[in-house]
Amino acid sequence: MDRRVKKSRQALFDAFTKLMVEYPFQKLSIAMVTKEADVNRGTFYLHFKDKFELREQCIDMHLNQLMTSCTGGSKEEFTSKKAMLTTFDYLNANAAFYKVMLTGEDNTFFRKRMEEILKIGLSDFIESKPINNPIDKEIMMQATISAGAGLIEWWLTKRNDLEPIYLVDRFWDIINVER
Amino acid sequence: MDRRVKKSRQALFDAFTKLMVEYPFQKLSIAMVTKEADVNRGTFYLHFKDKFELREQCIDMHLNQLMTSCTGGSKEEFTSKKAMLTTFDYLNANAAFYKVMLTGEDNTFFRKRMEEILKIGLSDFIESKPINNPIDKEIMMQATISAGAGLIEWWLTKRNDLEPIYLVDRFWDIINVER
DNA sequence: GTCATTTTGTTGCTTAATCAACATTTTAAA
DNA sequence: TTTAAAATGTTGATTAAGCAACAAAATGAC
Repeated sequence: MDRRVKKSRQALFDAFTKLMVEYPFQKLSIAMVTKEADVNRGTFYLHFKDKFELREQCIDMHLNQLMTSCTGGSKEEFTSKKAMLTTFDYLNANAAFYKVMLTGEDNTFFRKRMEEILKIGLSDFIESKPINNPIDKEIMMQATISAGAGLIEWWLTKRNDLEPIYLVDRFWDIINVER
Repeated sequence: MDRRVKKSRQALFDAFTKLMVEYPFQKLSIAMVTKEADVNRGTFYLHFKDKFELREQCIDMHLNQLMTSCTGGSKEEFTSKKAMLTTFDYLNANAAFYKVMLTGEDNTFFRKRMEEILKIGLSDFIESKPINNPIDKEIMMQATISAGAGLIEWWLTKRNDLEPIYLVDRFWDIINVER
């Protein structure tokens, strides 16, 4: 992909991300976004049909970043506290946007995709657990994912004063209880 | 000026500024700068003849910013601690680059231009002093400028651990002694 | 509801940036 | 010293972005 395309798209995503934290979606105009992004309004239409498509692709971009933070591009996943902290640090750095997405209208899709990504991060970890019964393992998987997702949402929306490392330590203890 | 030109130039200035802190000038290649700036190498030559011209114009850009921080674009100058703090905050934020420029080879031009800019910031302040004798006023002007420039250089090169506000308080006391 | 303003979507033309390639120069290694 | 590698400076073709303008649609004010 030509670097100009990458730059223009990234600038628009960054601008959208910033403005979504400050304004409700319906109050956002394309002119506002392009001005913030410092690109021509015509350029917007070279890449997106309308602001709904921008939103969709911006969410995809963020969730891909979340995915990358979970897998580190090297299939590392959540096999260590350090790996998990990468994800929590990423979420912390983008807390405002994720908070808006999790609390705004139509948050179901976003929440659901987040859980799917967390599942990818956690699946090998749970698989490595010494649980012989497949159904028990499935239950453990679902419980862990839901616990993680719920904890992240609570943290981002209610207690974002807590440091990522603190949260990772607590969550790690919870999922590593021997049973 | 077309925004593309502005963006490309700014990207190159920013890259040069960053790399100058990490490498000596003679070790800097144009390829390194353009890679850091994420612009095509050919683009570099649309704007600059060679890396010497980049350096010259980058220095100009920084000194213009220093000028702006001194005058705030509203002729405010150093008539209050707050105005002076703007400049010191700017210098603090760009300490690494200014340190390189003040300590490297050929630093005379840079130091001289810095003094000229500080003079602009300070001239009205000194003019407002109740000193009737023009020669005394001229001496006060030169002494104050030299004191300020020397203090800034010492701070940036030797004691950049000191907070800008601390330094401004001390300098303000020095230049406001009643005599 | 009407009217004014703002925003959107589009068009045509121009400009700046990108890319690959190449010859030349400079630098580094043997 | 010679050779290889890296960097520079340039070229031509292509692509993406910029800009101004305009018609249509949407929004806000009265």
